[in-house]
Amino acid sequence: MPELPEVETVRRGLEPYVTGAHIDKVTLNRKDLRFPFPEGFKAALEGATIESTGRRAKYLLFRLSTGKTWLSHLGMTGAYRFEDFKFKEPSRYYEPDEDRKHDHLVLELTHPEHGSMKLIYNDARRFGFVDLYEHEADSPYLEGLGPEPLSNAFNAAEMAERFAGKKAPMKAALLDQRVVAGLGNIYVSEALHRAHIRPDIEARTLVLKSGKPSKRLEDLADGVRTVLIEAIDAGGSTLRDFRNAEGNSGYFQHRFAVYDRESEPCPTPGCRGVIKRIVQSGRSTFFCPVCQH
DNA sequence: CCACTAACCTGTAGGC
DNA sequence: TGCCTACAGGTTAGTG
Repeated sequence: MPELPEVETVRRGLEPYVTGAHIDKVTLNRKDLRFPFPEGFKAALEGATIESTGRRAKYLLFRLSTGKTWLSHLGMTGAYRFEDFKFKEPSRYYEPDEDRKHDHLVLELTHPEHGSMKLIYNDARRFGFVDLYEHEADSPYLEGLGPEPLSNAFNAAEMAERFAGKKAPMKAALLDQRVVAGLGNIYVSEALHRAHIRPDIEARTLVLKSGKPSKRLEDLADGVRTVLIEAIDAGGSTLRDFRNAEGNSGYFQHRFAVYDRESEPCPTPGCRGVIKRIVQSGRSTFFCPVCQH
């Protein structure tokens, strides 16, 4: 499910209901997700209040009144949902899932305005995980991440530095979280199509000799930014069963230009190409062999 | 340091 | 209906 736009959609869905909520009780339905729950996780959360939410790359962050930070990664299939929660507007009332066997973490919350509710983490494949820190800066997962693609720290010149000398294909370079933080398999294909760049050329070929960015790298930075912004505006993409915490699905998948569109005509105006699927480092890449070069 | 593969785990879609 | 295979949004450990 979750690349940067989906994680941001989840954060925005949780934010109004968990900010200011007191954590009354935490239940762990197993001892591990991808990794064991950290030592003292339950005890650290119980009795604390969630003061704010955040996101870095694909990591969700919950800052607690105790000063500690709870980090959550959704892996491939992780999802949060609310239960026992009465929305003020009845149309947004969420019917709980019937399949609870992958409910791994349950937080019982009391919110000053919204009352009591449960926040439940469900994750079929258990590639997700949580962690806990005295200070956010202690997180090994956040260390070494590249710039947030929607911040000023991300631009073509900055990418040029990180692409310099890289023989890896563009696809792999953009998936590398140390280069840009938050892109995944879908949005890499989409961003490269927007910039008309083939996914299988070496990353270093877009850097000029002086180390300065080329026009094509400027286009790529634009492609990354615009696709992420549009996807967030659409509430993320829904493949399989992704829902945000309010039970709504995203709509961006209807706007994929190339992802999962093998054999369909290329949507670039005037282009007569047909979308092709190739496999790079074990994962599908979709692109147009005519307008991407 | 770089580049690539296998592995983690479960569910689902498609072929027969 | 059932059985089998391929594949799925991510990251890490291991190899060369």
